[in-house]
Amino acid sequence: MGMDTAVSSTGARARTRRAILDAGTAVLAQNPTASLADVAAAAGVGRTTVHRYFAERSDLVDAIGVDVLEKIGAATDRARPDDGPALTALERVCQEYFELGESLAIIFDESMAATWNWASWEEDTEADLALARLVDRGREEGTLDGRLDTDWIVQVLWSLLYVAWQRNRGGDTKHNALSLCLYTLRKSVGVPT
Amino acid sequence: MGMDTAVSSTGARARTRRAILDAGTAVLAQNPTASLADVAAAAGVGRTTVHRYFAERSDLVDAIGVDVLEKIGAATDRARPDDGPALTALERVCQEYFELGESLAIIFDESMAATWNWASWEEDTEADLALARLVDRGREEGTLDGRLDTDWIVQVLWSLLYVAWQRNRGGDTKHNALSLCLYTLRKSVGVPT
DNA sequence: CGAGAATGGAACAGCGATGTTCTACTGCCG
DNA sequence: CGGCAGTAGAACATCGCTGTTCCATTCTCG
Repeated sequence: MGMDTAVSSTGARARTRRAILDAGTAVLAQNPTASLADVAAAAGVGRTTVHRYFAERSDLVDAIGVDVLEKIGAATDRARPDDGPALTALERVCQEYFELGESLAIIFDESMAATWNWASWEEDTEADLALARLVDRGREEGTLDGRLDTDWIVQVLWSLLYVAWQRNRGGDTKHNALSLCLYTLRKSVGVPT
Repeated sequence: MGMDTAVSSTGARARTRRAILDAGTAVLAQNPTASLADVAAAAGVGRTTVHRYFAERSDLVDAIGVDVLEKIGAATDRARPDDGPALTALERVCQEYFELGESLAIIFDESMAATWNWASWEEDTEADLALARLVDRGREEGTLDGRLDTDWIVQVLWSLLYVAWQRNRGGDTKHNALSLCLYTLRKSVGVPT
């Protein structure tokens, strides 16, 4: 007993956990009030199995939150926010975030954030800090518009990502949506010519 | 019997209806899953009174949707989308929409839109058409960026409004938030210099 | 094959929201 | 005053989701 703190013996537990986590992300991204039965069905497991991995609904929601945060962290690292011109680095960040797909929609959902009690949310993530650092650098470098404050630029980045993702959902090409997103991002937060 | 199709005799009914509608907009904008008891409390009426005006929850939600759509229509008219340079007109639209306040948040909520069955949503509103017309005109005039298609520009407008409204909620001045919004809007959808 | 892990499904109790009904209370107008 | 519109509140039945327990089945690995 008590062996289930980390990875389990067979690895089957790990796979099931991932399936529930991914299904939960996808389902709750589209409808934050979806029932656990819906999540279970999407994950291809029984409803009791979900409760076996996440005792309460909030446990699942929290786990999804942690999972998404990890994905964002990894994506931020991949984008190497401290390399090269700030605007270029910001575009790399944008591209990496765009690839997160459904996980994006979770972040924008306020009714989800409302049920997030957990500590890791209030305080800034390492990724948040890295992003803020990047934008600050760009404003000092002169490659980002100094008339826009850091928070605003970050929020515009996220909102453009959201719109682009919506467009992708709407049937447009990922490439097309991302192109529009990057182009608009450059124009909006870049230095006015 | 059957006299309640339009405005009631005393006008007290109309006032109560408005109170519920406004409270519903405010409450559901912040938490789409709020109970009708919450709405009733916010409106300062009894829970049964809410049911007297809107038999089912969906009836209230639909009514709020219609109400918001009317507000958007009126705001669009006030902005005179067909007058003057397109970019300037678009800024006027942005200002008018910004004034809608909490009603804005309702529109962006997907879990709310998910429960919207009603016909008026799928088909474009007169305001939608006017806005599309305005953007089209701007792209032909050359005052809006022709590399961005009409839908994208409209969605960017809405998303900037959303970000600005969030900022306003976060304690910033309305004037400040709106300024950033308009400035960014000009840069993103205006012609590249 | 055989033991233990992992799962699915049925069944159940509890809870909160919904929607309905009925009874009083208040205010307004003739 | 007396009647009527509008309302609050209590009480109730119902429903869907939640979380739990139990048992049968399947899977997997030694």
